[in-house]
Amino acid sequence: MLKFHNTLSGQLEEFQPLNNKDVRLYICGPTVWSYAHIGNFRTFTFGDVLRRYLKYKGYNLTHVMNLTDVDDRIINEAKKAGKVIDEFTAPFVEAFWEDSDALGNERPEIAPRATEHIAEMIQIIEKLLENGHAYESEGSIYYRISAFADYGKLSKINFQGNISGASGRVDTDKYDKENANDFALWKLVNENEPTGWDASFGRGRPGWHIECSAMAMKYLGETFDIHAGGVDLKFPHHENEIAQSEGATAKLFAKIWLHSEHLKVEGETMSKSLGNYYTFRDLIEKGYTASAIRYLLLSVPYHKQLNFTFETLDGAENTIARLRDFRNRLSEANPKDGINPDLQEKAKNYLADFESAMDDNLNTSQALAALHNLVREVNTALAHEIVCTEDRSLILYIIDKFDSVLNIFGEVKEEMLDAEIEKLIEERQEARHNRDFARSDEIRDLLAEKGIVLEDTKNGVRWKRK
RNA sequence: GGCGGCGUAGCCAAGUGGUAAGGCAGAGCUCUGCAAAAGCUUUAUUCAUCGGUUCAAUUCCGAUCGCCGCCUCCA
Repeated sequence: MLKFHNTLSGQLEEFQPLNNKDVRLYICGPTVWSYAHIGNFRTFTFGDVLRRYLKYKGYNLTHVMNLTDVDDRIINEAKKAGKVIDEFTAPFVEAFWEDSDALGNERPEIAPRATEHIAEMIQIIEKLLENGHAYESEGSIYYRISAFADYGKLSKINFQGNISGASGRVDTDKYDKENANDFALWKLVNENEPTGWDASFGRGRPGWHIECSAMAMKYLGETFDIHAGGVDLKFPHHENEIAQSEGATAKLFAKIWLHSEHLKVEGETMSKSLGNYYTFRDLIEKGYTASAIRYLLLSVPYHKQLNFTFETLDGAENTIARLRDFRNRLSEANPKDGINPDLQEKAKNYLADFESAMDDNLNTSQALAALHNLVREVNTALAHEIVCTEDRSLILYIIDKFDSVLNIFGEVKEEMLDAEIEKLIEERQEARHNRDFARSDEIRDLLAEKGIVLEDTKNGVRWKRK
């Protein structure tokens, strides 16, 4: 039974979709002003595992992830670069999908862009103006939080107690707002500024939060099942989305809110000034593989902070290699016909362990432990030659089940060796047969230089690429 | 100032009121011509510190120390 920790209720809740087997999911996507970093990808990879596990559980999924392609930063950076915003964001949009694909994240069903949904945003703002949840001030439109009694229900922030203490960082009088906590729905833009849209309430550009309300409700309806994102979005972004959406519709916006915790690097906050800020591309350039990065991102449950260290990433590379090697060896094994009921039962139990771990608010740490336990069990069985054909089929099937969610094994590739290398391997077998170990080792070293690693087993020689 | 989280072996970490998952690294052994791979064994009498509750606490409560996050840029 699948359970989620719902930020809205603060409780672990049994998951029950609004419409029997259909699940509608919204995840806040990237702001495409730069290359996404590994912290961003922790959240998106969590989102991917969430979507994959929902499918695993048999739900029909509609997953929406927006791309924020207009905000102050994008406008400023585009201006500096002498480009219109679409030109400026295009390469980052492309890079985002490249990186996301490389990390093994499935693409959402719908990936709407903010700039293509301005009309929907304007409609919501009009509604909010009509029903008194919004007001105009100096040409901009603000949300009136005093008109929304539930404001703060997600983040549970007590606005009485804390604003004064944090006042140094809270900009209260930059705009003429009724209340310091009121936020912009629509920002006035002068005629001479390139990035702006006309609305019944004046030319401007959208505030940050309205895009998610508009796109989520357009594609998922006024009320939908799950809304997820990084913890830092809980306040103000998600709180404001709720205020806008529920203020406009008077209906529950999202039933369940999930927040992924931040990633730290070597125990510290990732920041450019500390020099520990890494994009996905940075790590690939350093020679790390996408699967190891994904493994590391999944090694800690999403709702706990993850300490990203290079020592652990090196370890993840070894782990991934061992897992893949395991699957290959199992596939290549030459088992006896038949069935080993004991092994079958154990394998099924590990699958059950995996599922109950994932059911428990997506505990990927425990899910991975179930996978490793299965691998150890089967390795032992393989060594004792008690794996039969039917067991192998079952185990490979279970591995596929695990991997339909984790996606760390990668494609099964039928690799070919070129004739020259085949010949060398044959020659080495010949030399070994003749106990010419000097020649045999020489060939092994030669192949190692070419990136081919040999393993002599009872059933002959196997090779793999390093 | 308000609020939340965390501190478990060399490293990354799960977890629970009844006596510590898993991964990586290390060590020994088995297998091997030697390797590699794999397997087996081994690595926390102990879960930041100090008190309290309890038959029993790493798990609950309190205090202390340290770290991280949010309080309108932020995955």
